[in-house]
Order: sequence, then structure tokens, then C-alpha cells
Amino acid sequence: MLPTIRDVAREAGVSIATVSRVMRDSDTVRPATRARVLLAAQELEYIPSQLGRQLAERRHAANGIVFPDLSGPYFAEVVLGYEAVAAELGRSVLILSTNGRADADVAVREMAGRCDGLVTLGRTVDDSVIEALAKRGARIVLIARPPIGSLDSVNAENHDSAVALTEHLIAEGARRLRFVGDPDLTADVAERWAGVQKAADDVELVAVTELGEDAGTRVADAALERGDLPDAFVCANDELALGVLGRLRAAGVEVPGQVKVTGWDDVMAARYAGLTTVRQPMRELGATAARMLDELIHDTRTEPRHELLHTELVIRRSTSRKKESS
Amino acid sequence: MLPTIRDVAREAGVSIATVSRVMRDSDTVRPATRARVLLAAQELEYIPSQLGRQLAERRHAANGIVFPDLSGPYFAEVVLGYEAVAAELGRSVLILSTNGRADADVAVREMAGRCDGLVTLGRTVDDSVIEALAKRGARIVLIARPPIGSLDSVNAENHDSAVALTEHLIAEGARRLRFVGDPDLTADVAERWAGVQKAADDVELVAVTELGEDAGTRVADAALERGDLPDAFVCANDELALGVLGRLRAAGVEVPGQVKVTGWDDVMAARYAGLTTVRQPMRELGATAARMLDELIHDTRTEPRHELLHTELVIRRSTSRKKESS
DNA sequence: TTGAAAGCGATACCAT
DNA sequence: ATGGTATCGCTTTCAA
Repeated sequence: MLPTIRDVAREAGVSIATVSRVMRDSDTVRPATRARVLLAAQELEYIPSQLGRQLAERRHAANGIVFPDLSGPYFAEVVLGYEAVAAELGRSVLILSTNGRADADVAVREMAGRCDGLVTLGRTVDDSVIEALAKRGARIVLIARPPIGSLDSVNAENHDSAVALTEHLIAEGARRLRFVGDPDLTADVAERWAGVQKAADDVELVAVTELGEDAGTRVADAALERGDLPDAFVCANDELALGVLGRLRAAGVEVPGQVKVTGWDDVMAARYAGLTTVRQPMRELGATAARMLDELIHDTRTEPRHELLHTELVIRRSTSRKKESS
Repeated sequence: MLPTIRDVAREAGVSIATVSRVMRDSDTVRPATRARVLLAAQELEYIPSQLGRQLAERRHAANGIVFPDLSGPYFAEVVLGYEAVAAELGRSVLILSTNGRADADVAVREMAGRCDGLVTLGRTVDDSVIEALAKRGARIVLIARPPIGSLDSVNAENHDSAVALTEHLIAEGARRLRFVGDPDLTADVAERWAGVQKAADDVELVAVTELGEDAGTRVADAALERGDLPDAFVCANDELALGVLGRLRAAGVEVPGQVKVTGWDDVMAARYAGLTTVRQPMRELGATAARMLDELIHDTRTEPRHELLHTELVIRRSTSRKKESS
């Protein structure tokens, strides 16, 4: 059995209250007493129980983060940014991946009971679940998700970047565009789709529900078979675009001459594939959310806060023969 | 204030013991009583406190995982595999990134106090810290790290794969090899270096301590400036290799004709860059560790266990003009 | 400066 | 089948 506060108290010949004071080097304890306690603690290799402390203080000193998946750099980077700031603020981090989990709702509620606040990424759980938790007093920050009630949120700019991306394509001579991705799936994609529609006259939608390379490959395949290639494939994310791009190049289609391809996120592979895309400040998304959550937990703020982070158009050879921007 | 077990007991006109029984749908409770309790719980929107429960049961139902960093797919995938299995086993997951953290030791100890067991990835913390925790009764599984004491471990095969990789290079005509990476940095790299040395007659070492693309770029730069190119750069990981490869190609060096390049890990970008590499079962590393940890936590096993997972040589156009293997 | 004792919110043993 | 109560390990008044 691990030593408890009582063992230390007995060993040092003081009360548990005094031990507690020393361990949190808080109050006023006479130096001599403090020394005795510390000695006893050291001898017994005593470390205060987090559970006991948490229960008494009624706080967890832990934050949660819910995401669909960690494959692909996007979510991983966000989580990393989150963890870094949370740690800085002295908080532990709990993670929960909802992907392929039937009982995601239950898992999120469970997580909520283990931390002082949490952030959710994308459309991981139903609004109703989030709302119920918020009503119970849970502190919540949303990332990449439209506002729910008066909850805080952090998002990367989508609409205007999509407009800029589309205008670039048009400037490069593309007329018939084809958007690949499902706007109903996430708000991010919906906003990108809206931006593309706004800037382009001739754009059609291929609503694929998956966002992996395979899905992109299939889209390109279908287009090749039908002999119906647009001037540009505007993909909802990089992985889709990489799939499309790979298939087109393999089929001998000239990119960007004949067909142009764009992605979104700027994952590492995008650079090697020469893929034009939009770079998101992934770590910053997580870091910002962590800071906002901390404000909520400490009741530093009453007004809801909504952050919109900037993105950056990255032009590469999948759309342009001119000098690449990076 | 959130309702407690006492509120529900009062509301339902029963004792807290009965409420507890109902909430864990354990023991024998008369259907009528159970219904009354459930109704009261529902009305009050009662959810048992994890803290109270954990303290009473003296278990956390949570696992930890310590890693250096989540950037790059390697660690992210391992964490994901770990989380998936842990969740399946009904356990929450705490994460801790030690990268750029001065007080990593403290953070790990703190984490140990918050979970029933943890796994550490690579050389995140000193052996001494791990040993101290183990002595205190912490359940620990090591990933990608040589055994400490009689602690469980999971590793990916390195030595033999390095031999195979080297033999492939030699078969392709490479004679003068140059290994890029620091064997002193991690056991993984040390084993790869040993394998390469065993299979090659002529191999020199460039000990770079960083493992990013930039470091690779610098290595290639230095070699180009000195006009001293080997037949092949054997890099400790893909990111280094991608840096080398990019720089060489930019300089007009013919790859694989003039110089060959290999990496390790098979990250997504490797495929697009046509990089020959060794694929590791990243998720499987995490998943296996999670299962082993669960055995430890449940005392299902007394003998230490050491798993060695298989890797796969992936040949691409950075070393060979023949048909690629994937 | 220190100690006694009342929580914190549950579980679980022992009666009834 | 239920209830009373000690217990888990700590924090935090309130007195002394």
C-alpha cells in the first residue's frame, strides 16, 4: 500500500492538516515543523493522491479533447497545440477519438465527468449532447464547428480563402470546376463549398462522404472512365486531392496543363506532391482553444468568444507553372 | 451544484447504498425500488461523480501515454492505436508530450498519479524516473525503448530490416553508404545503424541529432558543397530522407542513378516522394502496448512480456528503377 | 502555528 | 432487499 497523508502525519508527529499545508507549501508552517514533515514524506516516499486532492478541491486540473481521428496531420497538430498550452497551464489532457465508436455520446459524457472542461473538434458529437453537457455546467470550446448556443468557438477562415483559391484557378485559365467533398458533412467543407460557388460560374459538386486518398482515386477514376474531366478538381482536403492527383498523373493527364487540382490543409505530403492548397494554423487552433477553455474554467469572462484564425493560400505546380510560393 | 448520490437518495426515499446499487446495476434491488431510484436520478439529471467513485474503488480507469511529440505520423498513429484499444477496454486516455518541456519528470510522475498504468514512447524520460515509478507499483509498458528492469516492452524490428535494406542498396549497385542519424539518440536508431554496419563494408556516419526535414537538407547541402556524395544516404527516418532527397533533386543530382536515398517509417509523404523506406506497424505498436498494460493492471500475468513487431521493406524509385512495391 | 473534525461523493461491509 | 456507517485520501474551516 502506498503511504497516505496519515502515515506521514504519524511519522512526523503532526496532524494531517499540517502535512497537507506543507505539501501545498501554502500556509504558515513553522520551518522546523515543515522540515520534519518533509523528511517524513521523503522517507516514506509519499506523494499526495491526486484523487483525494481532486475530490476535496472539487476540480480535476484536467482538460479533455474530442476528435474524430488522429490519422492525418490535421487533428494530430491541433491536439498537440492544445496539449502544449494545457500543460503550460498546469493541466493534464484527456483524449477521446470518436471515430468508429458507436457509443461516442456516452464516452464524451464520461470524459466530461473526468475534467473541468473540454473542447470538441468538428462534428464528433451531436449538438444535443454538447448542449446537455453545457447545461450541466460543463465548460466547452468548439473547434471547427459552427457555434452552438453561446459556447465559445475557434475556427479557421474558410469562405474567403475558398474565394481566393477559386479566383486563382480562374486566373490560371480554369473555367469548369468540380468540387469534391460533402458540404453536409462538416461546416468547414460547407463554407469552402460556398466560397467556391461564389467565385466560380461553372462548378459542380461531387459529394463524397469519405475524405481519404482512396475516395479521391475513385473520383478521378470515375471521371476518366466517363471521359468527363473538368478544368479543375477543387477538393475538400489534401488527402482527397492527393488521390485525385495521383490517379490523373498515372493516367497520363497533364497537370496543371489539362486539369488542375487543389486541396486544403497543407499536409506534408502536399509539398512533395506539388499540390496547391490552403494552409491552416493547426497548432494555433488547439492552442487558442486551450486558452479560451482556461478562461471559462476560471470564470475570467462572461461574454462568449469566437475566434477566426487566418489561413494562407499556397500555390504549387498542381495549378500553376509559375514560381511556387513554397 | 450538481446533484449527488444523497440528493437522489432523498428524492427517491431510499438510502445512498441503494442508489449506489442501482447506478451500478449490480446487486439485487427490487424492481419497484430500482424504478423509483432511476426516476429520481433522471429527474435530477444525476450522473455519478467519477471522482467519488474512483476514490472509493481506488482505481482510475484511465491509462496514460507519454511521447516526445505528435508531429509526424509516427507518434500520432501509435497514440491512436493505443487509444482505440484502451477505449475498447473501457479506459480513458491521458496524454503527455515531453517535447520542449523542462519538467518532463515531474509531469510524468504527476500523470502516474492520475492513472492505473502508462506507456512511454522512446527516450522521453530517464530510466531512473521510470524505475522509481515502477518501484512504487506503477504499471508501465515501454514502446520503442530497450527493456528496463523487468518491465514489459513493445518494439518494432530494426536490425534485420536494416540489413535487408542495406542488402537491397548493395544489390542496386551502391557501395559507399552514408548513415544519417544519431545512434546515441534512441535505441531504434542504434539498432538500425548496427544493421547497416553489419551488411555494408563501406559506411560512414553523419550524426545529426535532429530528425526533421531541415536537418536532412543541411546534410545534403554539406555533402554537395564538399562535392563528396556517397552512393546512398541511409537516413534514420523518413523526414530526414525527404530533406536529403529534396535537396539532391533540386541540385540536379540524379536519384537513384547517381545517389540513392532511404528513410524509415513510411510516412504518407514518402509515397509521393517515391522514397524507399521501412514500414512500421505504428498503430499495432500502440494497440499491443495497451493490451499488455491491461494485463498488468489486472494482474493477469506475472512474467514480463516483450513483443517484437514485424516491419516491411518498401522499395520505391529513390533506390530502384524497377517496379515499385507500393 | 497547529490540531480536531467536517466535508468532498462515492463504495461496500454488516446488520436487519 | 435495504439501510446505516465506515472508508477512500485529501482540503479546509474553526478553535485553541
